[in-house]
Amino acid sequence: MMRDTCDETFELADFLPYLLNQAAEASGQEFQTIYKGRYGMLRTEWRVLFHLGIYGRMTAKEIGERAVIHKTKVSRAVQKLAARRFITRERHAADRRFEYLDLTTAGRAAYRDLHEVARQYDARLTSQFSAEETALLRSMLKRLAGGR
Amino acid sequence: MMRDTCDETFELADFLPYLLNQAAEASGQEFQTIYKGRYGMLRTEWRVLFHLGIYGRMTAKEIGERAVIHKTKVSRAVQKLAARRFITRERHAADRRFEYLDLTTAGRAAYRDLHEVARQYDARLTSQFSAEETALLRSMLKRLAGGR
DNA sequence: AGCTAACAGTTGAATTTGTAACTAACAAGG
DNA sequence: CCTTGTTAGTTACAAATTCAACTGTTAGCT
Repeated sequence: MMRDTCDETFELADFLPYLLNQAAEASGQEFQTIYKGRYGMLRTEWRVLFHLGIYGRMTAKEIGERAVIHKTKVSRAVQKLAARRFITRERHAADRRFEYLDLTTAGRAAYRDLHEVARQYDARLTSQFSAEETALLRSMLKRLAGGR
Repeated sequence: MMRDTCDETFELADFLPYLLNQAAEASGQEFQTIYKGRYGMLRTEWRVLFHLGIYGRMTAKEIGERAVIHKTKVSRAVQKLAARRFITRERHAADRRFEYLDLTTAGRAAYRDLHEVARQYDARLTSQFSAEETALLRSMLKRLAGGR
């Protein structure tokens, strides 16, 4: 029968999923109040906006796959963004199941605004670390996120 | 007028709050299916269970402060855990506003089980990194989480 | 063509969460 | 004692999320 001979120090505050969650919530808080207050957006809406802003025209399915968001969440975010005239929806002529999404001028303006906010916010968050530490952090997080 | 002279490389996939969120969700997924499937628990419920298991008897308010969980979420988690006979609730005699929570035998058993699962899961997650990398990751996450 | 399966996206009902107002208990000043 | 204010915890209602079933469309097989 094995006993806790090792790792007796394991605590909740060291459990990686818990820590990641706390860090994610704390770091997202301030940015959330900005996109929520300025454009009345929810998190998923912001993500869809950024995907279209950065990667350009694509379908809802592609966004869902890239960002790992369930299709119903994407669908509802798209509806709200379209209602606010931030994105256009265009059926693919050859295969009418697909619907291509793209930013309108207003959507692009909102994207640029929030993109700049995000850039500055990210810079501020990482300013407490060295460049090497930050780079390592990002690479580790990417591995944790993409590791399926 | 400033242009994007610097940091043209800023992408969504590098935005720290986004990355943290993706890593948190991905890393929490597997553990979630375990506590959900095995005990029908929600995230807040296992957190409350762990807090009591690790730190011992305390009030709902203390748990909320330590874990940064809103009191209504704690309240509902406590109700469910009490309904499943995982915790006891005892009014403080001197000040009846306070209610002290503690694990029952069944609650302690569930805690020990999930604690062991978490320990192994954490070990598996971090096994892809060196000990130094892992230590640095944890310390950075703590700073991001606690940095208000 | 006609049938079946797969796919993109939507919708509705049940859960879960967030916000605000609430109850019950105590403290402190008059 | 009796306000007034504060605190621990709960509840009600609205908003958001999840899950499953749904529509409309295409592909592939016969």
